[in-house]
Amino acid sequence: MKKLPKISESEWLIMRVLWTKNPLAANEVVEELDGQTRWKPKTVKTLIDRLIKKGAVKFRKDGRRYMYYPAINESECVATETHSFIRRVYGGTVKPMLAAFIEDADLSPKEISELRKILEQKAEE
Amino acid sequence: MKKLPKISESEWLIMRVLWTKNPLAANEVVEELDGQTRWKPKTVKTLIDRLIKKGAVKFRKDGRRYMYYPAINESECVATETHSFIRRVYGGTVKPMLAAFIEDADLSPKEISELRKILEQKAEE
DNA sequence: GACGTTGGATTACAGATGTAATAGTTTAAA
DNA sequence: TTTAAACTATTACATCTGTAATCCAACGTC
Repeated sequence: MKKLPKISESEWLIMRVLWTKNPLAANEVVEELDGQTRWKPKTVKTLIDRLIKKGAVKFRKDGRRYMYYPAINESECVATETHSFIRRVYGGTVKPMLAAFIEDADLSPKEISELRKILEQKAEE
Repeated sequence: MKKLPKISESEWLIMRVLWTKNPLAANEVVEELDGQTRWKPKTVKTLIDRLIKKGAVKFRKDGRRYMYYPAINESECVATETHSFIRRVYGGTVKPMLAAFIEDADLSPKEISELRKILEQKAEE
């Protein structure tokens, strides 16, 4: 399993766009972000460039423009980030946090039963 | 409700020490961190100083040395950081997040059954 | 009283981040 | 064909972060 680059807060927005839909040209990424941020197109381009340098995004040419797509796996990134977050903020003691979230989150019945299934699975291990 | 300063990854370690036990002298913070990091005492001091500048930590004099203690509330910080994390990494969709947390957390059988109970409760509402 | 020790204050310094602007190059339009 | 539009490449620049080191003053020690 290869090492994942560290994605900054702003860069996460770009990655989530590209994970959802790709490949995209730079200006399409800008459009997808419309409403979410007030970044100028140049800012978005800078962020994409940095992600390329980090190896998180790749591109191929389509005529005069570049089409960008993710080079790293979403679930792996999410898992890594989640792990680091838990350690940092909760110091590893997760249960009280989970309890609070379950209480707090606005879960649909379907989601609840899915989560129960996950816990049952865990219980059997 | 006042605005919380942004706490960096390294600074979180300091805050968690001070939330657990305070007030502490700088060298006591260093001792508490023993094993968790390989920071030199000067590094710890720098981090404490920055937290003071950010308004996250205060101190009072005790003879020649300073005793440090948190100036911001732990639960508020944790809640803020958690929300920002969820937005950033999961884009606000809570269920996959909870699933990942459950996967990631090293839950004891007892904790698992407690969480299941909470979910059952939820399911009945 | 000189001297090392302990603790705070100041300074260091490179790399990451947020947030672009400017310069240069194709391309499409007039 | 000159020109404007659309892209990419390069450069900017203040902060924040990680990780300390050096300088200075008070204290306790010989």
